[in-house]
Amino acid sequence: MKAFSRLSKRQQHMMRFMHAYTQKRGFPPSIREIGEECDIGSTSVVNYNLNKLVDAGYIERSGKVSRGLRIVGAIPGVTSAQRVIGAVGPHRVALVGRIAAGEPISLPDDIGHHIEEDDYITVPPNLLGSYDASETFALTVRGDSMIDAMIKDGDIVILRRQNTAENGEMVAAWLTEDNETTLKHFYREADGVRLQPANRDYEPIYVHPANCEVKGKVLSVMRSYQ
Amino acid sequence: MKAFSRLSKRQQHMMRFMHAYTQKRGFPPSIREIGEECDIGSTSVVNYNLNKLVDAGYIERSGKVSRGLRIVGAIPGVTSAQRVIGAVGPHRVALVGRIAAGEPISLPDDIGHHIEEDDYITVPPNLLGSYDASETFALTVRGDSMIDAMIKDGDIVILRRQNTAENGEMVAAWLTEDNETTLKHFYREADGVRLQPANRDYEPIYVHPANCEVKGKVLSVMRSYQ
DNA sequence: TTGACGTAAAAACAAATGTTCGTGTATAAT
DNA sequence: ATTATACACGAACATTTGTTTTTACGTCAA
Repeated sequence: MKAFSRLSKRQQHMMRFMHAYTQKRGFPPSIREIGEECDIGSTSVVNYNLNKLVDAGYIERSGKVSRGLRIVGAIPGVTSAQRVIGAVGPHRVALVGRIAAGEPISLPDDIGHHIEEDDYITVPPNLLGSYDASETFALTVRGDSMIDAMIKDGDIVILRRQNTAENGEMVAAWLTEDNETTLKHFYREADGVRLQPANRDYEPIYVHPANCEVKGKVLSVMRSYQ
Repeated sequence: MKAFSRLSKRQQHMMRFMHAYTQKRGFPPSIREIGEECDIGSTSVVNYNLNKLVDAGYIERSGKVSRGLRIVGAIPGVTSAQRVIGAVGPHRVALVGRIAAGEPISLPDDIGHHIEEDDYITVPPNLLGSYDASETFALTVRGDSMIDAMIKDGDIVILRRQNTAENGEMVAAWLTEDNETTLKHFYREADGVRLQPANRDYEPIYVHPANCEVKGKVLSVMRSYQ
């Protein structure tokens, strides 16, 4: 992919116009519309530069069909480029609640039902891994009980719903006996379950399997300093 | 908005096809393409039903232009209910390079320039605060000097481009003399600038203001455990 | 029946639109 | 100077494509 700034001024103009037009009208502009906007007198010049943009990897064209182009490259300073229609939008994940010491999270009931629109948070795909947004949920961390896991008050953790975990995975675990939910690395051992803090300065917690209920696997964390 | 089930079978077919086509190709189908797919022999019939769909509030048409239609109504069982066009897409932020939080390594000083397509990352709006995506950039953290600031190796930090900073803010600072960039807490002191790592294992760096160029302020952090 | 109405079909038309070809103009490399 | 390359222009051409017109077939009600 050629850098956007390496494109000619005219080609940059075309890119911005094509994006804005598609955004506004719902379908791409025609060659002549592009030429009119970008002060290009000849359709062949527009066609020439469109092919240049194809070579540069910024658009794709469908030959011989009107308005047969789609934007696949990013335009700096402009929202999402690739395929405006049907674009992979921001994934919405259910923000089911807050996780805090002494307040176990009740996941199965809440998810997919009594969720309000505001209870969704936008999550970039790279934070969801290979999972679909529908099988994940988000929690807002309250308190510093998770500070040993590099997660602090106010952080949002993205998890995948699951009741089991592989050794070494970071999970949200509900300690039924202590009535407390925590984020730890999960290890199933001969004598029970070991919950290992990420920070080696902290000691692991050993619990009986019956006292440890896995709620989900941690996929990612988001934190805003504002 | 007329109920989707109240539309004729043919109109429902048209709606599904128009959506799928637009999704796949990046632009709407022509009247004849719709007719071919929906087994309609005459373009006038397609045109007739398209106008019906306009009346029903499911699509909008732009007269006299090829492929001049856009879907505005929801199709049951299919994605994208809300007005696809004009939807707020994921914000794309330039991922300009890697930054050493421990031993600073050189960072290509091409922030805002020479950005490649692959060097963009999708960032949810809430991590950008009140700033626009165009005035921010992202860095991948290398090293553990910020581990006490809850930032660890591999994290992606989102920064706002700015040349000054308030005391205590976390900034990306360019040490001009060493041609290196580092991620530290910023403190302006009587005898110069102190760049304070959060990790107690690391010593603060004292530099002359002329040798310290602030590149940006840290807005947020993303971390994926996968 | 008769008429109104919604739907469907085919053909013809006019405009929009992508493509191609020949030519011109810089700039840089050889 | 010559060649190569990138970029630009205008005109003609061939389809694509939206629109319109005319005709026809149902259903339903008066």
